[in-house]
Amino acid sequence: MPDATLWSALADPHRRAIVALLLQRPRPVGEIVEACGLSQPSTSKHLKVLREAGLVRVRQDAQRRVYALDPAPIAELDAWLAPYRELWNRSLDALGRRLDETPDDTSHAPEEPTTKD
Amino acid sequence: MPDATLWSALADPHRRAIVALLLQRPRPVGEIVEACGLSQPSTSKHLKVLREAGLVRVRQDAQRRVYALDPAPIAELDAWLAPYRELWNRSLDALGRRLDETPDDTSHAPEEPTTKD
DNA sequence: GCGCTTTATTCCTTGACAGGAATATAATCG
DNA sequence: CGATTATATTCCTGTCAAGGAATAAAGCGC
Repeated sequence: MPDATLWSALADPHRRAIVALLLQRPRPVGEIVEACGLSQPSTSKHLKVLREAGLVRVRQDAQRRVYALDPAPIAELDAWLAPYRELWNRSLDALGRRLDETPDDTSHAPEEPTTKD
Repeated sequence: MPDATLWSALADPHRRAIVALLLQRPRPVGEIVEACGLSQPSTSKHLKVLREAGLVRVRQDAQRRVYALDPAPIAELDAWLAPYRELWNRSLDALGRRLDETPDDTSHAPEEPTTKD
């Protein structure tokens, strides 16, 4: 189960936006400030929360600090989600069987092999 | 991308506990109260938040209200997670490749130690 | 209807968190 | 060292959410 700090870190929309930005590529703080439209102090505070949640790492590049996503907590979230995903797959399967109305059916197999556990 | 209410609903540890309880089986409010050790009003308020986030449904059974998980928002979370999971898989894969380098090459070339100052 | 049980809601207080402004720290360069 | 850039931290304030106590509402049995 993920740490509480992980959930509360991701509960904030601005922080999720930062995380989405860092998914594209690592970025220095200035870029994040500009992209999010937040003030620099506020951004730094959000980055601190993300750091303490283990979601991002910092690399120093001259005076700049380049933030990058750390994939580990994502795995934690994924592990937390796993039992619920089973429930979801079950219900999807049942719904699909009952309604049979999916025209662009995505081949709902009983086992979902997309994640290499 | 999941709705903000979904994230804030799951940000609370008590609500995650309730969700975990409901993963096992649907339960009436009284059971949740006892299992979580919260007061009845507090539990009802948490259930309301979960309801508004779409995470649970209610079924009426005499005077009791039986709450059950709704799997749909889980799918939303999973969809949100997907791009990050790719990142995570990539990093796992990179690590695996590094560890899986065919070690039968006894004269493995080390990193060039000269270019660094 | 009346009581009884179960759950929801309101009122209130408290604590946590976000944001802005100003300031401090760190690193680079001359 | 002093100036400059880039980022972090502190202080303050407003907002929002959680928890408890009391109360309301809804459904059931008589």
